[in-house]
Amino acid sequence: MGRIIFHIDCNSFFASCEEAYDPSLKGKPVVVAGDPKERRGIVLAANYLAKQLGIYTTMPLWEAKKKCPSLIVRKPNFSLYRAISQQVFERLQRVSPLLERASIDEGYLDVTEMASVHPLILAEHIQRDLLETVQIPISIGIAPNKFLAKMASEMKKPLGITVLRKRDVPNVLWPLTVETMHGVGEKTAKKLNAMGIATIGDLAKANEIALQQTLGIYGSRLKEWANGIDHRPVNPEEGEKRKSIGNSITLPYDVTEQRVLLDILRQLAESVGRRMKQKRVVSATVQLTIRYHDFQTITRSKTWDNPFQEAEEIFRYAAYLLKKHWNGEPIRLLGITALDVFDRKEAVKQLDLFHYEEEAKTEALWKTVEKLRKKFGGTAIQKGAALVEKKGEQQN
DNA sequence: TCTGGGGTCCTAGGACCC
DNA sequence: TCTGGGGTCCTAGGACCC
Repeated sequence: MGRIIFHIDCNSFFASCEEAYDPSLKGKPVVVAGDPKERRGIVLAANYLAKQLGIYTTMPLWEAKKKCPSLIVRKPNFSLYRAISQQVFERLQRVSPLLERASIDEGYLDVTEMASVHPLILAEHIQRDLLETVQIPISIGIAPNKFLAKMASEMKKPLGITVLRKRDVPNVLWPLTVETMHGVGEKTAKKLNAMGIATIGDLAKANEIALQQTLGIYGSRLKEWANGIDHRPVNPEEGEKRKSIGNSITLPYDVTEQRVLLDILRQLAESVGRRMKQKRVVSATVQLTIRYHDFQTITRSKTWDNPFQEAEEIFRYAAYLLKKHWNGEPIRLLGITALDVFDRKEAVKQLDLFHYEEEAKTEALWKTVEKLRKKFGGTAIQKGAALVEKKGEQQN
């Protein structure tokens, strides 16, 4: 039996949050953007009135203001967005626990088992509920899999509900250009165009070997999606587990003084450490990101033997990477990321296991020595005993 | 007056081990 | 005296998404 998947997309989420928090903004063009003086002046989110004036995400703020001098600009307030996001997902969870969080403002809901309610009625109910209780407008895509649900939710905004069946794919999806397809960005679109693939329909019928040669395994996946096929399950745990935790900052000016850079690193390390503690995770790998004045960006990482969580350790490791890899040129952005984070409890278990294994090795070594003695006696035993003792010292 | 900050997934080469 | 093939880990970078 086919599945019924909802993709839920909060419309212009950051801007909607600002409107929910300050209703006097309603009916006016609003954007959320960083401070141009600090070189963070790009549009992070625009409400629909601003979008109608041609303003879009990532547009430099000065350009947006040129298009609309009366534009209302709010600085980003991430703790507000996180709090509202939390409320949104709590309400969705009441509908069904088969909810996977895909980002701060979108998620997938598997409602296959809720056969007693018509999907459209259910979608309308969810949409109304979120608008009334948290003042957040959403669009919903309804489809037999994640990819199609995602494409569907994009089709009507704001406050849209769109059903996309498998049999609609040739009529609805195939005429669209590959640029509009989820998973195809600028680079991939260029490569596809160069192969003579302009629309999603072209992609659906394209030669798979040729696709694989240009895009690797991703080529096959895109072709499947273009044909409306996607077997990925809605997995609630997938959305909850963090794989990395990082912080980065574009500096107000390009920096060359090592002392200043180390100050920044310390602050970043404190923030990363704080968030790791909140999530009760540890990590053994630190990654340093350096963006130079000319926008060239490098990442350098190193894995240490023992998992860490303390800001002081994170700072030390990041500083080590900076001193080792910085070429001395002016730096525009610095970032620290803890990679491959895992549960603190697991770390304890792993340590135990480590000792256990070491003991087992020592044990095995003794047994070998015993055998050797039975076989040869004398010197072999002394050598073996020395080995075991050395091992013991290493452990202590 | 160019170009944020948070992520995920995939690839590819080299080291190392069996 | 010659030297396979597979698996895993580490590191760096690219592409994509919101």
